[in-house]
Amino acid sequence: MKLALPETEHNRLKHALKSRNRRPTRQRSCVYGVILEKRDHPTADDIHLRVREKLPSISLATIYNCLDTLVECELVKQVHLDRAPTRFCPNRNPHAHFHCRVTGQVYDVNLDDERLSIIEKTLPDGFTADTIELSFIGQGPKSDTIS
Amino acid sequence: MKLALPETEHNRLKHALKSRNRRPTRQRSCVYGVILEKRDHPTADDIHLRVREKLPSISLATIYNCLDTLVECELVKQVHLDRAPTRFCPNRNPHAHFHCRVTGQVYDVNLDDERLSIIEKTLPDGFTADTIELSFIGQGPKSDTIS
DNA sequence: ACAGAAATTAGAATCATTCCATTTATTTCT
DNA sequence: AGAAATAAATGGAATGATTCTAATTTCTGT
Repeated sequence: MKLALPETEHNRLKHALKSRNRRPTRQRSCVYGVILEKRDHPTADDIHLRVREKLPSISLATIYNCLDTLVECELVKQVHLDRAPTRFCPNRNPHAHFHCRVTGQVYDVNLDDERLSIIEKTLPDGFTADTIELSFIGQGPKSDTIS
Repeated sequence: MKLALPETEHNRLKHALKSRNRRPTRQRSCVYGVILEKRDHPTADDIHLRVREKLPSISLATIYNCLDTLVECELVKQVHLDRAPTRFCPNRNPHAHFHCRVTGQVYDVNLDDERLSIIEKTLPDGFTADTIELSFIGQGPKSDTIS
């Protein structure tokens, strides 16, 4: 159980925060670390439990605050699936999500540039999107690896 | 302010309900009518207010029950945008949604078969989706008509 | 080290949605 | 048609994720 973030991610976080005049704190770093460590799309509550192992007194409100900041810094994305609690994802490439009805598991699905641009062209004139959310709901493979 | 549903929709509802052994009720018909009448992606609460004009004593719980039934019957779709209240949409063709940050308005965006199949092919082997949700967030046109 | 600003904290508040127990409406059976 | 059985509607309480608030602690620049 390491407390520190790997060098690259540590720098990424530091720079992202500085560029928005936000301060680096142990809590933010630790929340980011937990999200990077196990990429299973945890909820705020999951993250709270995991971060507590390192910072036992951290509050849930702080988890939410940190997550807001990380999202603002574009280091983390929110994933909204029906009415379930928001999940968080450190994958910064364009990607979609697949939600398995059977296991509840959420997978990242890579979106290549070509498909992305085809999807973007769906929009009629006059509409400009800065965010695209694509999710699939259905049945995943037995194994939980994604090719 | 009409109480009755147009003939076609009335039949659609009746058959959809019957095929799932659900009973036709005034409340269900009225909720469906309201959703068809003003296709502005209302929330359960919006729908409650509108239906009350016709059935003043209907409760919010019933609105939720009716909506569940209509969704189950595939007459209505739920639209989930970030953490905002669920919105409802009677468009039964494949389509995406555009959410304008400025006005808060939600638009339907038609999805042609070709694009749909390209999007479906994004999924790796072993994954089968029965539902696809695509939404765009950004800035809409000044006018609120969609070509 | 100090002042001022920003972040964290615990707990209360919010609000969409769901649950529950009761009443009412619809269907089925005779 | 009338009675029994079943499904739906109702109002209010409960839930649960998220946000807010006011007080305390931690950073950062000087």
